[in-house]
Amino acid sequence: MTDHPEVPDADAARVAGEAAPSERVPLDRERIVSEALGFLEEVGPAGLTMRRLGQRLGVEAMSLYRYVPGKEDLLDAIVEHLIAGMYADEEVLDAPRDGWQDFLQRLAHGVRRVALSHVQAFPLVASRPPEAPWLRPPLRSLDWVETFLSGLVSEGFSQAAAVGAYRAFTSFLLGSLLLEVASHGADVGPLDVLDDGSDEQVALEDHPTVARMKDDLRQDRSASEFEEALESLLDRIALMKVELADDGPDV
Amino acid sequence: MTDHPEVPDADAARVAGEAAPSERVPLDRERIVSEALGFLEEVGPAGLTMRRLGQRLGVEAMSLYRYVPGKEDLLDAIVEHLIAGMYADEEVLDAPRDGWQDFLQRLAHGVRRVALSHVQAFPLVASRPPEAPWLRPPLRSLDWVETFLSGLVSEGFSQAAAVGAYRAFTSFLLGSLLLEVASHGADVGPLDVLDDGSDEQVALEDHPTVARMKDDLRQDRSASEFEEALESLLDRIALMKVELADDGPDV
DNA sequence: ATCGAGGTGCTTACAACGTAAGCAGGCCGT
DNA sequence: ACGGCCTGCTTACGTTGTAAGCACCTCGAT
Repeated sequence: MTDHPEVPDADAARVAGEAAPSERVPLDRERIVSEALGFLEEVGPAGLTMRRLGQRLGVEAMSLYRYVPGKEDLLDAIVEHLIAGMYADEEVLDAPRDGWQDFLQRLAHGVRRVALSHVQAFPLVASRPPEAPWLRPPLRSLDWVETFLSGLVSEGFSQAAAVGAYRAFTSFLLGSLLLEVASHGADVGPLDVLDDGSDEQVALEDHPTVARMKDDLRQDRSASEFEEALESLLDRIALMKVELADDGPDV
Repeated sequence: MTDHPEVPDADAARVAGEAAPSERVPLDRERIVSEALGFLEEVGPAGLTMRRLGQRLGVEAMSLYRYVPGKEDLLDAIVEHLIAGMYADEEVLDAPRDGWQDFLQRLAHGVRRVALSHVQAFPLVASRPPEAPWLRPPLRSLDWVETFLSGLVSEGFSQAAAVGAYRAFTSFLLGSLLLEVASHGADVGPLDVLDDGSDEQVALEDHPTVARMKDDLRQDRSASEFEEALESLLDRIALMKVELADDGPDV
């Protein structure tokens, strides 16, 4: 076994003075999860193994099992951590302030920021089975669903309209962001070298239209595409609000 | 080693008469891929291993490697198989016949049928890295992109409008269908017993709105939801067609 | 000071996985 | 009859997730 060059020698540290407690942090669950998220982002899903994660934390793999029941649960915890991290985003509101459109805009962009800053981890949000079947990724935590629904209700949405909006909103976000994140090279496997744009010579002889439009297809229009689709979605939700009203017309 | 109860005994078959050649099919790539797809559908993604797939085909795991370079490639092949299977769907057209709206409607429903009949495999369509970064799931084969784009162009779409429609269409399909498929219990892991609706007692005390709307949330509105969102998408695409026209107004 | 107790991390071990390498036996044209 | 392919099998290696038990460190109670 090669000697670990940076294993914290507690004795030496103690001798050198008790001023080195920063290395001594005793490995709690929160630290494991957030380190796992960072690691996942570096090495991709296939590169995240319990052994390597342990190594990264200066610890043997089995030690992690003291705080995490298993790898599956770790992945779930990562997803939860990711979505919960959105609470720290101060652009995102807890409740509508300047109308529900603004509320949803901020929420959508908050999720998008999370997705774009965790390109490797975000697909997990979609692929992990949710806590309950009616909790839809990416807004798959009870807290956010509560925020979403009560926010809309407070803006005059009927129950049916709020639920409809939740459904439309989630499927829009999931589709858009998965595709955007995928185009940014998500899932590029373990430690693969990604040969950016090199052997991109797919056979286009039998696909004249694709060949002709390839430049257009290759363009990155993610931002405006997201914006326009979101705008149109909000229009559709506004319609749902009116059509599914249970007490009266729009405000 | 336990005796395999149904391993084809060629000798016995030969003795019994040469009428048993149906068991003797010599394992080509196509058979492997389509059997893998069926197997995946039965046991879920974690249950699909090379060894078990071999067993299922009455063959040792390593024999598969004569026809498939590795497991990753197998998964890619499954995805390709899945999407290619849509060519057999006679509801789906090769080119518009009754207008582009009808064309896209049929295409969308074709993809939806594929997704719903392969609940376990469909998420792979999203998670496998596509052949080129501008090929977007679920329409991620060159053939289908060509069909899509040339179809729209033949209906008077400008290049920009066709590409925009492709983007909007794919992200709509991906989001909707992933969520629908997930709610049908996709990804339920290896051979897990899925305790349908039993311990669905998530803690709702702190989430009054969710609690109040739970019945609504639980309802399966997939079909009409899909329909309405698709309708609204087609409206949006119609707008794109006009706004991004390069030669003149709509027909 | 001593001592048990509990918590933290390490060691060892095992079954299952993907897959590299080479082997055995049937098929063929010669 | 025979030498080469083609197919599938056997064996083997390294890696994974994780069960079981051990060693040590830290404490409050005696």
